[in-house]
Parts: sequence; C-alpha cells; structure tokens
Amino acid sequence: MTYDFNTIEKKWQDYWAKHQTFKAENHSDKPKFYVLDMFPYPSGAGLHVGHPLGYIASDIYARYKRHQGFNVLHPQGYDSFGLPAEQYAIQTGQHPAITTAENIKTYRRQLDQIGFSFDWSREVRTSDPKYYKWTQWIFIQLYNSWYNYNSNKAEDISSLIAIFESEGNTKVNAACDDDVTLFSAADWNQFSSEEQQKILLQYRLTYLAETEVNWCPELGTVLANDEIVNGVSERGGHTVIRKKMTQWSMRISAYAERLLQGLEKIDWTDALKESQRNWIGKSVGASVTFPILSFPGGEEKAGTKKPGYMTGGNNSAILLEKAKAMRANPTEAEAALWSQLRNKNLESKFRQQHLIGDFIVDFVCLRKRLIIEVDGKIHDSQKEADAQRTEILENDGFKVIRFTNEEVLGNIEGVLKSIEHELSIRSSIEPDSVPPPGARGIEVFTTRPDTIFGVSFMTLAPEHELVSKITTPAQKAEVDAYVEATAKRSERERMADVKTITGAFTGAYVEHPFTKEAIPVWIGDYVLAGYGTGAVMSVPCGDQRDYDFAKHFNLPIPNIFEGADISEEAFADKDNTIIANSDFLNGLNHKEATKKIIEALEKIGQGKGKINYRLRDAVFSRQRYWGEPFPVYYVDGMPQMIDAKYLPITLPEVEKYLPTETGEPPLGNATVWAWDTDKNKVVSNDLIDHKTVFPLELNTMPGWAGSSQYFNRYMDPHNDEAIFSQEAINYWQQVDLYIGGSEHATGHLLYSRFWQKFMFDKGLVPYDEFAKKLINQGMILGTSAFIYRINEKPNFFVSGEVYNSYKDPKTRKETIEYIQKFTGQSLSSIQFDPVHVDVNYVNSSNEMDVSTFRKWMKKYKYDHIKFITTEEETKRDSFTVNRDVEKMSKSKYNVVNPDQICEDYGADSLRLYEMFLGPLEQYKPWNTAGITGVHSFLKKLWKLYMDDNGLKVTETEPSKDSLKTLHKTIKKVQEDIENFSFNTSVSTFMIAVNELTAQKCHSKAILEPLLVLISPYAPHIAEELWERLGHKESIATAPFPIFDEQHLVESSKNYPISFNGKMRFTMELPLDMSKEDIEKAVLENEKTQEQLAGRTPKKVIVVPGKIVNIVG
RNA sequence: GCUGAAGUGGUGGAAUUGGUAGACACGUUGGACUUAAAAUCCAAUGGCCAUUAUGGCCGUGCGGGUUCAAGUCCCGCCUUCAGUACCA
Repeated sequence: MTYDFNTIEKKWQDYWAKHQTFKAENHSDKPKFYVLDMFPYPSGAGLHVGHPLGYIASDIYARYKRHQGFNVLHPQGYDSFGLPAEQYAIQTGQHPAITTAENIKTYRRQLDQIGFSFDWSREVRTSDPKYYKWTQWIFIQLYNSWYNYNSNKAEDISSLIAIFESEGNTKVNAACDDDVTLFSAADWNQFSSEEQQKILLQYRLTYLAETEVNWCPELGTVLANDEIVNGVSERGGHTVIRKKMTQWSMRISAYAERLLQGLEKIDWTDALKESQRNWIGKSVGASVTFPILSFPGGEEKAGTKKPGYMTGGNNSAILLEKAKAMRANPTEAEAALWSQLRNKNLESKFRQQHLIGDFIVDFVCLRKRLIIEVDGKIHDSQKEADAQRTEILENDGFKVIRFTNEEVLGNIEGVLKSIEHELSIRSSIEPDSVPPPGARGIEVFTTRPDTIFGVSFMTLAPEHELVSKITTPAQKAEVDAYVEATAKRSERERMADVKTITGAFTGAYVEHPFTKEAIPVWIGDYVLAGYGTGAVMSVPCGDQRDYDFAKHFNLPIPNIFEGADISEEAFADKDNTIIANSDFLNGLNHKEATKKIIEALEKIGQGKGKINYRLRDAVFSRQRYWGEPFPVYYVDGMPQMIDAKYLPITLPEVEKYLPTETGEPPLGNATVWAWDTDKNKVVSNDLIDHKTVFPLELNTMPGWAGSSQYFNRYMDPHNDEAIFSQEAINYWQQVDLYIGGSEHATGHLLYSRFWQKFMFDKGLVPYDEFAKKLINQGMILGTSAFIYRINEKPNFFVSGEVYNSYKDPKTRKETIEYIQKFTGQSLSSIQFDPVHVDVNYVNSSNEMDVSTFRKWMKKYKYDHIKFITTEEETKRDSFTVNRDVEKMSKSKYNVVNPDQICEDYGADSLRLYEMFLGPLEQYKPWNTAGITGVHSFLKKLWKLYMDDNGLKVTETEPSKDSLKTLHKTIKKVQEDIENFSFNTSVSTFMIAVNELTAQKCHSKAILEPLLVLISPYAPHIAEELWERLGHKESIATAPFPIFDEQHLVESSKNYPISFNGKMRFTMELPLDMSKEDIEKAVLENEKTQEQLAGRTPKKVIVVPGKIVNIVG
C-alpha cells in the first residue's frame, strides 16, 4: 500500500471537522493553555506559502500541549475590516462585505487543507456586527473614563465630575490635554453644560479634538504614526502631509509609563520590547523656563527694556491663581456682562479674568485684541494706575474699553452695542499670533539640565508659536524667509537632508536663570516642533547638533567639562565627566549636578524635573467606509454616546464608497444615518431636527480597533450579554503563547496592551498584559527569477546565462557581438532591463518554460518576442533565469501557492518543509525544490509501517538499538518543541526513521509512540497510521511518550583523541574507565606514538566521557 | 547615528553548559533498476595538496586575545538585514 496523502489528508480533515476534535471547553479538569495566532486580514490574493509559517508553528505547539494533557484553546478568526476591500468596492461597486465573505471562504479552504487544529466554533470576524458591538462598547467605556495619576489607573468619569464639583480642577492629577484652563468648583458649577462637556473631553480616554494629523490625500484618510513608513503611507507609499482636523483620539499617552514597565514582566523578544521602548521614548530630564528679554519694538540689547507687560517676575502661577479666584467671585456687574457676552451669539469669543502678560483683565477677545474692563468705585490712585496699564496694553496693540458698574447694570444693551461696534471695526488677527497667557518665557525640555551653564544660545523649531512674536523688526525678513523655506520642505526632504545646517537669528534674547546673561534666540530646523516643547537650550560643548550649529553660525562654545577636549567635537559622554565653570555645580558629576540643578530651578520657580515621552496619543478616526461605526451622535456639535444597550450600530448602506462632494467621509453618503433619541434607533437623515433626531458620526474606527481585544473575545465569542463572561476570562486568563509577525510591534501589539491595561483598570480582566509569551516568526522570502530585456530592442529577451556572460568583463565584448547576430543591428552598448518571470514557469534547474512565458506575454499584447540563449543553452534547448531572493509578492511574480504544494506533496509535507527551512524567527528564502526531502521522509515513514501486504507492525520485542533511537528522539523532540526549535525536530525525525529502517524495526512498542511524536508536525499521516494500528480514537489527545534515560545509557564512548586541540583519531573506551587508565590507554596506542613522533607529551587532558587532548 | 538580529560548504541550515565543525536535507556527480522516463535504491560530495592505501595542510566575516581546547568566551573592526531617527 502506497502513501496516498491526498486521500488520507482529506479523510482526516473531514474527521476532525465532524468530530469537533479540537473544540475547547471553558470548563475542564485539565490545566489550560491558550495558543494564539495573529488573525489574518483576508486579502483577495489568498494565502501564499509564507503566511502559514507561524500558524504551523503554533499548531505544532497546540497539538503538543494536547498530548501533554492540557485543555488547549487554539482559535482563529479574521481581521476583516480594512482598506483593500474598500478600494475594491470603490473600483467595482461591490459591497466590501461580499468581497470580504468571499475572501474568507478562500482563506478558510486554504487553512483547512493544511490541517490546522483550530477551534473554528470560536471564530470571530471584526466586521461582524455581533463582534464589533463590543468594539463599540469598549469605545464607550474609554469615553466614560479618565486617567488618574494619583491612583495610577483609569477611573469612571463620574469620579472626575465629583472632584470638579467639589474643588475644581486645580488639584486634579490627570492625563489631559496640555491647554486645560484652571477653574474652581464655583466656576465649574457655573459653566454651561456645553462648556462642561468640552472640559470633560480634555480628560476622557478617548476624546474629540482638533489635532494635527497625518493626512494622506491619495487614500483620502488620516493615518496613525505607525501606519507611516519613511514619511509615506505604509499601504501604497503615498505622500502624507500634516493637516489640522477634528478627530477622535485615544489617550494612550496616559499609559506610557505602565506600557514601559509592563515590558519587564512579559516574555517577548528583546527586539520587540526594544522597539516598543523606543516608540514610547521615555527621557528623564527637566523643563526649564528662560524669560524673554526683548520683544519687537523693544530695544534689541539685552536687559535694557522689556515690553511693558513683561515685568519679568516669576509670578505667573500666582497670577493664574488670582485670576481664577476672581473668576470664581465676580462682581455683580461682571457676572451680568459675562452672562451676556457668553450667551449672545457674538462672532468673537471672550475670555473672563484672563491673564495678558502680568495683567489680569476682566474680559478679552483675543482674536480682536479687545479688552473690556468693568470698574467699581474709582479712586484717583487707581485711575492713574489704570491709565498706565491701558497705555501699556494699547502700546502692544490691544484696545481697552472701560465701563463702570453702573453702566453695565443700568444699560447693558448699550454696553453690548458699543462692544459689538468695537468688534466690528477691529480687524481680527490670527489666533496663534496672540501670546498665550504667561508666555513670558521659553520653556525647554532637556535631558542634561546639569549643563545649563554651558548654554550659549537657544534654538526654536521654525514652527514654534513664539517665533513670530519675538522676532525683532530688523530680523523679521530673514526669519520669515527661513520659516517659509522650511515649511516648503516636505518631511521627507528634511529627513533625507540631515547634514545641511540652516537657521536664523530672531534678534530676541532670553535670560539665563542663574547667570542672568542674555542668550540669543535662534531658529533652526534641527529642532522639531513635535517633540518636547519645540525649543532647546543649546549646549554646544555637550551636544553634537548644537556644536555643529554653533560652528556653522560662529556662536560661542563655552566648555563646562573638566579636561574635555572640545576643539573638534562636542563632549557628550555624560558618565565620564566633571562639571566645571558652572558656579555651584563645579566639581560635581552628571548625576549629582542634575539633582542639584533641578533643586535650584525649582527653588526659583523656573524649572522642574520632568519626564518626557515620545509616545503620542493615537488618532482613532478614519475617513473610510469599511470600518466600525462610532456609537456617537452630535447635539450642538458636542459628541454624545449611544447607550450601550442599543449596540451594535451597524454600518449604513451607501451609494458609493468615496468621500462626498463636500469632502465628508463616505458615511456622509448614507441617507439613513441619524440617531433618534426617542426611538433609540438609526433613522433617515431627513428626520434630523436637532431635537430628538441628531446626525451620527461620519468617521469610522481604524484597523487596529477590532484587533485590540479579539484575543479575549475568543474565550467567550458568542456572548451577547457581555464582551466575555467573568467565568471565561478567569478560566483562560491570558494568552500563553502568541505567534505573529514583528511588523505589528508599534501598532497592534502596543494598542492591545493599552486596551488590556484599561480593561484591567476597569476590573474586567485578571491580567494587565494579554500575552505572556510572544514569538515573532520570520518572513519567508521568495526566490525571484529574472530574464533580461534589451532596452533598445524590447522584443528581445536574453537568458540569465547570456546576461551573466555580458556582465563578466572578460566575455563582454564577444557577448555583444553574439547578441548582435540576433538583433541584426549594431549596438555600441547594450542596456538590459531585468524582467521578473513567474517562478511557476521555471523548473528546479532554473530553466524557464519559454512557451508559457510567450503565452503570458501575449496576454499583455506582446507578440513576436524573441529569445537569445547561449550556444550551450541552444544545444540543450533550455533558457536559464537568474535567481535572487526578495520579499514574496505578487508584483515580483515569486509567489508560491500552498494549494499546489498540498496537491503535489500533501499538507504534511508542506508543514514539515516550512518547519525544516530554518529557525522560526529567521527570514529565509523559499525553494519549492527542497520539499522532495521531507516528502520522501514521509514515504519512508509510511514504509516503516506498511508494505504491499498492508500493516507490517508486529508485537515483537524492540531491539536495544531501536529503544535507544526512540528515546533519543523523544528527548530531542520534546526539548525542541519547548524551545520552539522546530527545524531541528524534523531532522531528528529523519534520523530516527533512517535508523529504524536500517534496524528493520517493526516493533509496535517503538512505532506506536513514534507516531505521537510526529503527530504535531504531520498530523494526517500520524492519524492514519494510528488508526491502522488499531486505535479508534484520534491521536490528538494520546499522551506524549515519556522519555526514559536508561535506554540511552552507554557502556563505552568513542573518544576523540586530539593533539594540541586537533582531532586525529578516535578510540573506543569504556565509560567507567578512570582518568588515569584512559590516559594510559591512549598513550599506549600506536597511533598516539605515531603522532608524537618520539616527543614526550607535556600534558594530557582527559575529560571523561568527552575528549582526550594531548599537548606536545 | 542609535537599537536589535545575523555572518558556517554550491544552497537551506546543524553543532542547547567551550570538547570530533558541516548533523539533516536540497543540489551536483557516478552507479543500480528500466526500452525510456518518473519513482526508488546505493555511493561520493568544505577547499587545497598528495595518492599505492595510509595521509597532510587550510578552513565558521576580518585582526588580536584568553584557554589544554574557541563557530561558541573577551577586545577591536568589517559586512548584511530589520526597526528607528536631527528625540534635545
């Protein structure tokens, strides 16, 4: 009986499906084990041989664990929302759900034919409303939470509201937007509901905010940072620009520290942890504020005169407190006017008790630079001060109008009229040209505060908001030109061109916090607007970039390091330095000086220790159709959550999947896309009345939304009451082994950890890390095949061999002449364009099937093509290709389809071969030809059990040798699986089968346990032979054979005898021989004497059981 | 630049705590079987030099070092791949 793999594999795949062999139960006496694969995006192209690599490895592990007696959860599903289905829909009009369902069908068929032990009863699809109901649910949970740094966890938003109501936000230590204004409890209670909602949005873990996003015009959507590679989109490689848009964001930055710390307790690869660490980018240092000395209009010389409202004190915090207090306790007139200004639909927005420089003004419209003061009783002295203040403010471009209490209370209409008039005649200015309150200094972040005495200039990013405000008239032209020039350069250009040093002097100066010296302020594009504060204190002696900048612009480079040579480059080695020329820091090392300087900065209120993270909040809105809709509608522009009990909010039907004509996301095309708060359902847009029917959110969630909790949903996938039951999560707890690609390091794997930590804070999951151990499988690369087209004569193709002889300078000349015989045209030089040939047209000897290629070219209307081969090739009638290893991809025509492999060699061969290729984590090229090795191994295995007459396994006692082979195999395979060294087990199986064949072993005592060893790798053949041995139950849960040391015990060892470390010959000696006897025996051997040639050995090293080394 | 991984035959790779480098395969060559092919089986296969067998020399990216002994440990380089990047 021959090994009929096609029949056998089909039989067992059907058997497993029918008997639900791999269905996992949520209750079991067995210990649990959760093996997870990263679920695939079902693309239209189907699987190629690279895709199943990780699945095969995890399947082997899962099957092994079942043999070990574990209750194994090994689920699979589909990450089925995504761009390709949508783009296909745009092109063809076919609904993405249909495309997706078809693709899933293909995937399922392909996965099934490889014989995975997935529990398909738990399948999830992220695009299934039953599934995304819970994605929406988590979104609502995040919305209703804030992050409390005091308790260091997410809490319900109600606890924040309670704090606001009782004490305002001054003492709240929360993850929030940078620009929250301080308010008291009284303020809070007085705020309109809309204002309260706006403030809460600044604290929620998912929030709507105008953010600068990565906009990809070609794709018509925003992208997250991890979806951009080298400044272009990961998918398609389109340009990405920065754009301001109102978007949902996830406050992942709140978890930065915990995401970093959590890496310590999980068994993930170092490479992966390291890239998450880099992505989080923690730097410890200090923030320092340098007061601004000169402003436009002021003198350029340092220290002489400051702008009027810059008194230069350090009391902004005190003033802010004061302003807050005044806001909380307005006079009657102020309160009256405020309520009018706020509620009147004025075109411009007013702020109350606002800080302008060091002055607190009653009301200000920053856009129009209009200040309104309401005066009580006026004393003379007050009058004078007011006049002075008015003058100063008006000098700086503000208009101040004053009203008395009586005017406001008595004739509020009149007062408002005159305010409106003022507003109408004043031209508005861009909001960002208004100095922010308290912006009397430039704040920088530095990791080296200890070098503060080495600061010789300050550098701002060209985009820094203060640039336009501090630049002096004399420098304005230069600065404007520079800012414009940098703005024109794309992100990519700036990245590509790091070497060129550019910058400009603003004319402004800041004051050194300790020396009180004036420090010039420059701008330069080596400072990034997006990191830290967008400004650096430049210490050229200690930072190479500052050093280069200083050299280039001839700025001073003071040395503050004892004995450091800074004539050629900066001295950046912070661990080997003593600070000098630094006043009270002299003689201290980096650590001591850092501590001391931070204390000093805190004392004078100009700085403090600070930790900065590179991790930015994640934009969560996508302008796409094929994604999860938000459970959000808008009342007066403010987002409202739909109650979780009405979920899921399913995707509406749309006419077309493109953005609307007005540039709204595709959901803007939906006609039934409004929320009725009475009926609590989605209704037609025509019914929108902004009373009970409101517009729904038009964005959808990004691809990573659905994948950030799917691993928990597998535990209880059909639960409609909860995302998962507590019983299920407490049983399965967390993923024990997760296998997937490393390309998800800073996307999926970071977001999932974030959501898991959030779920942990909410008490929903028992662990705040979802995957205990993670392994990255390496990529399988394709072996592309090339032939070469003559550039000048595009219908001619030359073979790899012709091309190679052209490339060789020795044969180049004659090759050109040779080619010319065919082209008939004299060509002085020839240019070749490499052309990818479909690897399926090429045999294992690198010969291309010319006629298939010709047919293929014909499809693209290329007729009359001609081939040029060497004389040699022509003789053997072959056309060779050249080979090169590249990423497997459709466009490179090097994709190998597993279907064909399963057809030709069987799934077991495919599984073994994928493992045999090399270590799991490694990148390795695919070469189908090699599969014959594992395939003939399986045939040999089969022959060990079967011959033409059927089963030949007998009950005979096994030989000693066979037992030894078996147990050495058990030991090795078990170790290999536990170390994820699957490639070496395959070799071990081959050795075992070769040995047992040589031993003519037919003993059941050997061959039965051998099947269990092999069954995780090649389950079909194992099941088949297992059944033929008489078993009625599947081999899947048969116990793993127990290794018995005694079968490996040897009585003698073939010792390698080496001379000066070089092995010369071997000697068989008993293992229980003493060191001395071994030495004696070896020295007496005639070959030893031969080697020594009469010399006496200086030393003889005997390691019993290992080696003998003779030093001569 | 930084971080991580890796450099071993013609190819994929083995050598788990320093102890016979190249396991196991592919490929190649020769042979058997066959009208022939496929399949199967046998043998050889790191390089060089010898050859009447025995044998000898070199060899794990390069240069040093430690050791009786180094692919493995240490120091200094080089190269490749991946990630990240003017991160203050």
